Amino acid sequence: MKIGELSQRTGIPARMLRYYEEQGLLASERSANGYRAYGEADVERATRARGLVQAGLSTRLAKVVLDVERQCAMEQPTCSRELAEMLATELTALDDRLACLTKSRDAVARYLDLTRNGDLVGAA
Amino acid sequence: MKIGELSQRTGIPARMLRYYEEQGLLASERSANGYRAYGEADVERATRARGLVQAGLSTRLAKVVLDVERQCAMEQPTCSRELAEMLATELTALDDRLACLTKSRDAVARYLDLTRNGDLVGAA
DNA sequence: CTAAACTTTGACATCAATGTCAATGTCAAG
DNA sequence: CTTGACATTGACATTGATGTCAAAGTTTAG
Repeated sequence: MKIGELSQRTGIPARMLRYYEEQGLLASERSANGYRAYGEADVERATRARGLVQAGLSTRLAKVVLDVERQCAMEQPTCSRELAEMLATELTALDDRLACLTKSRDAVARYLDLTRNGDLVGAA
Repeated sequence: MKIGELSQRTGIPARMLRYYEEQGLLASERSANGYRAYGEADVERATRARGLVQAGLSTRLAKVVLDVERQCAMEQPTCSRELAEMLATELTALDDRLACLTKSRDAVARYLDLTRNGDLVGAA
């Protein structure tokens, strides 16, 4: 599919898809005319890239994480001591983020629950 | 305590503490000399503000969330339909973030596990 | 009292993510 | 073939979070 379709299907502006590609978060084939060509899997991949960035990771770090995910699913991971240390550090940062977000999430959920907007049902 | 101490204890630059205050995420008393005066509870509050911002929330949204948390712990929540709808929307956004981060977190953890850096133990 | 360390405000700089626009090329429909 | 929708690249603008610096007052150690 071309970039416009991927954009629509993911809700990510085409501008950002190009940017993520520039930053190495997302790859694309090129058709003969020079247009970017994406596959189905890229919908997921783009969405995850977006998600990580929106979760506060820099594109630089998001790239590392996505690469780790890919490699982890594929082969026996190999990595330098430095990378491992960096990942260990980031892992605790991720855990902090998760703890923080979870707490807020629960608070918001409880709030909405207490505030009893039973009439608000369809609002997701 | 004064801003310097709060800064040291939270690891948040004083600059940011002032900024968070300006954005309404953090309050402070003022001593007679005009210096900001914080209490013990502000260590936690500042840390949470920081956490939310680092988790990708805008200061604007972080403020709302922190206020919700505070109110939720205190009183019977009251809120406008609009706020409730906004919160419901943000709740699903938070859930998305959590899902995304969790997935990455697990992948990184698995990677580190597989990569077997047993010698890396103290690295948190 | 003086010097060093801290605080305040305010201005200005930076960086990353994102928006917007322009000039140009491609493609599909009429 | 022409028009309109879409793509490409590249430049420029904006915004939010953050760093940095300066001028001035405060506090504390000596």
